[in-house]
Amino acid sequence: VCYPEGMDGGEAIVSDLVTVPTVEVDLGGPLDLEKTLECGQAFRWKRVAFPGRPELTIAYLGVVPVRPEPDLGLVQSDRVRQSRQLSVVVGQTAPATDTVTIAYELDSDAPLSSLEVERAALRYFSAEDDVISIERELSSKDEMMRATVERSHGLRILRQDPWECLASYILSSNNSIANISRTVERLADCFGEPAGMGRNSFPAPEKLAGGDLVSLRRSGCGFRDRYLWDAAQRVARGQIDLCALQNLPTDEVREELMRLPGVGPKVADCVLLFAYHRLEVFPVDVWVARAVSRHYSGGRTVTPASAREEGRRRFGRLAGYAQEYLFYQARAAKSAQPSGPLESCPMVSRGE
DNA sequence: AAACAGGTGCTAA
DNA sequence: TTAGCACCTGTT
Repeated sequence: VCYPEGMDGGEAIVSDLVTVPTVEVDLGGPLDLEKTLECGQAFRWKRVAFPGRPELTIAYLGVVPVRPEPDLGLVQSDRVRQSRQLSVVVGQTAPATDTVTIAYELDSDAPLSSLEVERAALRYFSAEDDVISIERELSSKDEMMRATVERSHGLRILRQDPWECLASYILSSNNSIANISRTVERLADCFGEPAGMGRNSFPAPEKLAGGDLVSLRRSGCGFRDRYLWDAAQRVARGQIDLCALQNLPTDEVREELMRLPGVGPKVADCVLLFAYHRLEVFPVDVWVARAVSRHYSGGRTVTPASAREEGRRRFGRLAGYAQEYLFYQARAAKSAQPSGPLESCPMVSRGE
């Protein structure tokens, strides 16, 4: 039985982990689950605790895409393109190990082999990225980056589902990570399909397109409701083919994405980085803009456009990793401020 | 309770 | 091209 981290005696999420299958996956390089899943690139991971399970000392519950076996010959048009979504618990014994343990629930309707789950994990966690080399190369750029990389050891850029990533980042504009997570979760509860372990898949574009603006607004989309609805509509109608974008050059993918409502330079670059794995892009939000201003522009405030140029110029094909390290460090520094969240320190209010 | 955080779309310089 | 503003939800 597992509990949400920090909630004593909270409601059990996974009632009986003993009976679910597990597979150990070797990524061939370090993965720090906490940094990777809580840095803000993905929105659906929840920390969970399994007392007495050393292989799950650090564990997260989330929903990952599982692609169908390529060699099964299923040519049913849409089936092939659409990946399934599966709830999993991913755990490790200590930060930044090379291997993780994946626990998943068997679905009798559509059983999965442990090999398929392993392949999904290798893909989702970008096992092909040689993070040791990436960290070494970026460390050599300058002293500030060296220290930043050191703090970010084991942070990996994920390979997320393009539609979920696009939709999530449309919601991210002028919004906080906590809000985005809440909204994504409500959308899944409202429009998604059961994915095991009590959680739902991120809703297919057809599902969101078939919904109404009022339910999107109620889910917490805010003024972005019409952006999301419109984007879902265009994806569902095939006016933009997110699978086909996989094979286009980065600039063209960016151009296509930015035709969608609610998708500007930042959101397009995030989708390029976190779904299409274009490691040469450098998404610029306020945090990264501040970091570039402070460290690479002599303290002078830079525009997002020039910060983006500077990032790509300095870090080239690894700009995406450099950006994540800078972002992770900036936010870690922020939450360490005295005004940051101090949950163990109850607020004392006057006049009660 | 009012101030603030956070990208994009739109309009006006 | 770019500066300035509105947009919604939640936290401090």
